[in-house]
Amino acid sequence: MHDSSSQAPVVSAYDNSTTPPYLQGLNEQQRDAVETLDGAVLVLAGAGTGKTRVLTTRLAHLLQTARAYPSQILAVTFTNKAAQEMRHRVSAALDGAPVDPSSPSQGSGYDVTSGWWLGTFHSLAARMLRRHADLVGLSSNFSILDPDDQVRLLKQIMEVNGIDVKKWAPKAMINFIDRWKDRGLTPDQVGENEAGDMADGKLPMLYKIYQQRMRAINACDFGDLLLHMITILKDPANKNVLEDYHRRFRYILVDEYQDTNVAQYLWLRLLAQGSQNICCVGDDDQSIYGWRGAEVGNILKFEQDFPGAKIIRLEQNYRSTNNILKAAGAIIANNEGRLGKELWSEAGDGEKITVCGLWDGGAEARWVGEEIEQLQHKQWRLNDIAVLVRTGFQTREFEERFIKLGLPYKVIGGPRFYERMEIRDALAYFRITMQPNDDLALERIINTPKRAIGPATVQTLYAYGRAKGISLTQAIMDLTQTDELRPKVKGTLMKLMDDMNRWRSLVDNTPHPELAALILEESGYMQMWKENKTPEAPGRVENLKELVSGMGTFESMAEFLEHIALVLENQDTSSGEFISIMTLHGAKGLEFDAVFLPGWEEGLFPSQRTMDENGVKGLEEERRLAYVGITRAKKRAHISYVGSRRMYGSWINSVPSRFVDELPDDLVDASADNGLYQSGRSSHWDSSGFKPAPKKQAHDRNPPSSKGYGATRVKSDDGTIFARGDRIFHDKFGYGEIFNIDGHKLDINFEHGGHKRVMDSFVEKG
DNA sequence: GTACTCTCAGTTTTT
DNA sequence: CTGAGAGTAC
Repeated sequence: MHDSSSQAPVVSAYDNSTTPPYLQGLNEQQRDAVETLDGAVLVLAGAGTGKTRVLTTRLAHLLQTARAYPSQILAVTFTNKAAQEMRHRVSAALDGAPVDPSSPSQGSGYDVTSGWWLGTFHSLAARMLRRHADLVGLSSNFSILDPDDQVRLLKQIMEVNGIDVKKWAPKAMINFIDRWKDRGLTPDQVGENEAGDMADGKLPMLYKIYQQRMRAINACDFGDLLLHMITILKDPANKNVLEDYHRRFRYILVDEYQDTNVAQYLWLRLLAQGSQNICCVGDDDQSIYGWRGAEVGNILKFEQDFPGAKIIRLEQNYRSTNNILKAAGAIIANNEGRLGKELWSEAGDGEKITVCGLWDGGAEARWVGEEIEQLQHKQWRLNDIAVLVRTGFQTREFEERFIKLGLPYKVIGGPRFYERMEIRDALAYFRITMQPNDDLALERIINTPKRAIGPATVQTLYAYGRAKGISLTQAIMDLTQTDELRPKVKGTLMKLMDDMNRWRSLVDNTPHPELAALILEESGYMQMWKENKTPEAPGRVENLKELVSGMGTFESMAEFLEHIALVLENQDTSSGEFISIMTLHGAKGLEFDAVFLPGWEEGLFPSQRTMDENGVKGLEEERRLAYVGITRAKKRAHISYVGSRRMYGSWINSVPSRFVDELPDDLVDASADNGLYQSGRSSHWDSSGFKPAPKKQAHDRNPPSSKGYGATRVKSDDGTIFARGDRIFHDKFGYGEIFNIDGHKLDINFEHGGHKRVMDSFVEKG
């Protein structure tokens, strides 16, 4: 970790008489933000005001004026995509060439590869942690657990500690632990009663055990990458480490500052204490990751943390027409406690926002499809069109419709390549090869392909390992020396261990793609899929081959695994023209000529769950999400909602989102609305007599099944018979109507407050 | 230990 | 409606 940082480059005189090409075309505020190099700078920038440009130009400027070497600048983004775009833009700026993010490698003379501390919070923290892993009891080749591993590990721990995993879903529990990590809290900083009765009040204890176990298997989860680094940098015993980074990083740049959580904030603050040269760019109105621990407060505290900080506002929008900006502004104006910005544009008024109410999800997809076909006739490009949904499941109806119409589309941010079963299995083989203590990897593949090692054997091994505080691999090594295991099992395990040791011995002197292929062959894993007769098997074999061949672009197996865990995005193989379908969260930072915003219904958007769990705060975050959605549009925004939507296989009636109400009338074109918009606004809804999805339809599409699922009636324990359509009374939610029955669970439409699923024992006929 | 059947809970949003 | 997990039968 010693580089030339102590011999910093001499600051060269910057000639003000000629403006270098990369600074041309910036407005006054942008230029101020780029050229204020020393001290703390907070750039409050609304949507479409060119904040990424500011950040990258600033980076280029630092290099051009020889203030710092690339290795002396810490540039942090939230997504790999943003990091990559920043790389491209910096090299383009340095060339003085026009910035074209769509062409991946501008012939730049600048080597934009390693040596740069430019990346996501996680990848940068991981890179740091590898150098100091020993300070938190890990070795530098630690594995990075994916969310699925996390859950499996915690579940094991819960079961051992006698906690009912049915009552307390491990997934929800790990979520809680993640939030602690987001707040920078290690187990000893979490109070005994911090989580209420979660996991029978034992969640803090489980957190402690979870962390111990991770150390035993030499692994980290995502949250640990930052948490461990904070622990290290905060510890006075490691003063030299912190000082080294202070010397190293002369300038710190942070994108999307409004989305930093406490851990990220603490990490940044520790590092920035050195030079105090930190520039953060953010928009409080676009803070949409509160559920992931993001604290808008970080942006508000900036001036306190860095006294004398300069605040620069960017309000000129270069993306959208004024109608779009006004509509977004009208919605966001309903939030309290904003820093306050008013966006304006020179792009003229443009078209109005269209609002359209439709019968059900299918009709909505049909409508969007037709609109897109019309745009196509007007020579719009599909690449300039996006459908932005609130939740993942909404994508399906659009996919089906677009397939039918033959419209090319792509779901951005859907299931990732490396989340597929065969890829995860293969990675588990690689992981266990590189890191023998990676229990979760070993557990995943110990009986895949089938080796007659069942859960019973694995339990025995785990029990032994836990008792001794050692990993599975070590437990197997121990137990195969004794007679505790049945001879057949023992033999199998010894063979497996031998294989793995042989693979490990090859790591250093075999090209890693070759080694990977060898592991997949010798383990029998590849064979397993080749012999498999199911229709998806050939695809899986293909994926595995692709995985192996794709490894060549990485320097080593270790580097490959790191990228898989932290960097690799869905493979962007498809090119050409396509419509983008994605969630609103996934759309942040992007822009499209035309944006479709379906599903603006109470309960779905704003999400009922967010409102239940976080009240007004949650609602305001949803509203910011609406703001993000609308401001993605350059020319056209199409909002739609439906009267009836299918969820969990049954029909849910809905009313238009309150956000529809918040749109000013004069900005809205409701002519495509089929008359529903006027009657559809929620203030008119109840009296309008609009009846979404007749019950008959719900029955027809959901025929009673002989298995009792989706039945039309059920006999409750006290003898009451409930049937579909019955009016019921619930102590808490009041009166409602049964629209579906699933065993003893009733799906109810309540007169006040949407739909809920309740047990029949909690309601009475009314 | 495996293959089949049945029950049940779940859909936010992601590095 | 789906997918995971438990339970049952071999």
